[in-house]
Parts: sequence; C-alpha cells; structure tokens
Amino acid sequence: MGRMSPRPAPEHLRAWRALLVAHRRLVDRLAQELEEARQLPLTWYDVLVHLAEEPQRRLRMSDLAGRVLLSQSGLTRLVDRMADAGLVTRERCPTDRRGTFVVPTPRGLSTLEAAAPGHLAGVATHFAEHLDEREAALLGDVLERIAGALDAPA
Amino acid sequence: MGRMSPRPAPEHLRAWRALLVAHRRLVDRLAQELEEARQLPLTWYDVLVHLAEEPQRRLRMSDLAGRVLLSQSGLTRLVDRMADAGLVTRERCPTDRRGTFVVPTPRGLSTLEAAAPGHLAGVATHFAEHLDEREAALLGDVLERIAGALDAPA
DNA sequence: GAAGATTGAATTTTCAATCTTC
DNA sequence: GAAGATTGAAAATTCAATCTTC
Repeated sequence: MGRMSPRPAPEHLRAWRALLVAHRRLVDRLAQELEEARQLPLTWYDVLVHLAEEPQRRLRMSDLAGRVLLSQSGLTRLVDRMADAGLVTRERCPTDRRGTFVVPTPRGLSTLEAAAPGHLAGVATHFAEHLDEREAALLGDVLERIAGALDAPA
Repeated sequence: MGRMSPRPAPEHLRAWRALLVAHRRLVDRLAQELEEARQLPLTWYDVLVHLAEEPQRRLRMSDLAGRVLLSQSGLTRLVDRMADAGLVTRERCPTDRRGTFVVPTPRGLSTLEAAAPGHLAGVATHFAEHLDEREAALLGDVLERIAGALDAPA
C-alpha cells in the first residue's frame, strides 16, 4: 500500500498561512515606523537589542549571526555598515585570535534607548493588543516548541 | 504628567520573539527542503499555489504581488525568471490593456503538483505536528486578527 | 492626471573561495 | 585539517523614474 505523506489538516493550514501573512505585515509595518521615526533599519535595531542584552555587552560574530537570523557573510556586511555609522565597533577576542567581538558604541546604546519606546509601542499596538495574557502564553509555548524542534541542523 | 507609551507585557514580548524565530526557522527549513527535493525556490512554489487556487487560474500582477508579499517591481522580476523557466506566461488583460495576467503553464501546474505533497509533508512535520486542533484554531484566529488590523495602509 | 506595470540604479543578501588562527 | 571571519561575484529586492493606457 502507498504510504501517504502526512498532510496538514485544514485548520493547521489556515494557521500556517496566517503565520506567514501576519509575520510579513508586522515586520513591514514595524520596520516602516522605525525608519520614519528614527531613520533606523529594523535589522540595526535588532543587532543593538541583542548586544545590549548580553551581560558583557558583546557577542561574537557567529553568535550574533545566529541571533539576528542572518548568514555569516550577511552579518559581516551588516556590521560593516553599522560600524561606518558609528553604532558598533569590532574588538579582537583575546583568548582566540580568530574570533571577533561586536560591541555597541555609546552612541549605539543611546540610539537603541531612544528608539526602543516607540518600537515597543508599535509591538504593543500591532501585536500585543490583539492577544490576552492566556493567548500570548499559548502562542509563545507553541512557537517556541516549533522553533526548538528546528534547532538541530537538518 | 507624561503619558507612557504602551509597553508589551513580558508574556507578549516572549510570544513576539517566538514568532520571529519560529517563522525564520520554518521558512528556512521548508525552503531548503523544497530546493533539495525539487530545485524549486519557495517563492516560486508560492506563486504557483496562488495562481492554481484562482478559479480562472490567473492573477493580475498587482494582485499577485499582494498575495506573495512582494513589491510590484520585485514581482515583475520574479515573474520574468519564472517565465524564462517556462512555468508561467503573461497574458494581456482584454478589458484593460494596462493590465497583465500571470498564468501558469501546464509545466508550471505539473511542477506544483509534483512538489506539493513533499512541501505539505514538511509543513505537517515542522509546524502542524506541534499543535493540536484547538491550538491551531486559536493561532489562526489570533494571527488573522493581527494581519487584518494591519490590512489598511499605514 | 492616475493606475498598472516595467526598467535602471542602488541596496541587501547569499554562495563559494580565501585567509588567519587554532 | 577545522573554525571564525571576511571578500568577490552573483542573486534577489527595492526605490525612483518611466512608459502605456485609462
């Protein structure tokens, strides 16, 4: 007998498509608002957030690439642009000279601080206001489960 | 008194971040599997799906751009490539000669048919299997609500 | 003059190759 | 020889300008 490949149920397919559309519209809108308010690309904001969250205020290039969901070489170029703009600098890793740390400059940190309230307000308005606490918890659980299962390489 | 801008609750922020990570990992993985199995970019697959779903098997350039979440000019280029590959053709709109229809070729439709089971199996494995019916329904509702609210232009 | 679509130029991202250090 | 990162060349996407038709 032919083994059918698993097919998502209609309800699951609807959720999947809604995920694609909602994600795209949210990211587009938030990026547009951040650009208009602060002339700051969302990817730059994202880099600064991840750096600022580190206790040492620094991340290796490869770790940062994973955080911002970009390829190695894509991140090299992104950091180039942000360094040109004076928002981050590179520091050699003392214990392993192959490694490079990305470190936010004071100006990078203040740029983040200035942009964060507006951006978070956007997340609240366009995303959070549509979910109650219970729904947010469920969404977080489900999506973390999905992402976790995809963590291991193909 | 200074009015605070709305800040997402921690639970909401967690859900938002999970959405970003899950989306990226899902799309990356599904694109990779489709490329390996069928040498077909996920964006091409997406175009073919939306065309095949239309009763008339055709969409105007601008409508298709909305469906696949691409800019007008981005879609022009994408359709160029797919036409070069023989998967779609352009047809002039008879009632409005400014308009252009994109129509899948027989080869485009058979490419879609060949690719769909494997891709849907991927959606089942990487996405649907992690949600029960009730969770899928909630996810769909919430995300459609969010996307709907962003429908109107900025 | 506006709508639908395309084009040229510029930007962003990736792949493969390379270079340095382990 | 592998890991961390960068570079050149190529691919994909966007913005502004353009062209055609309404």
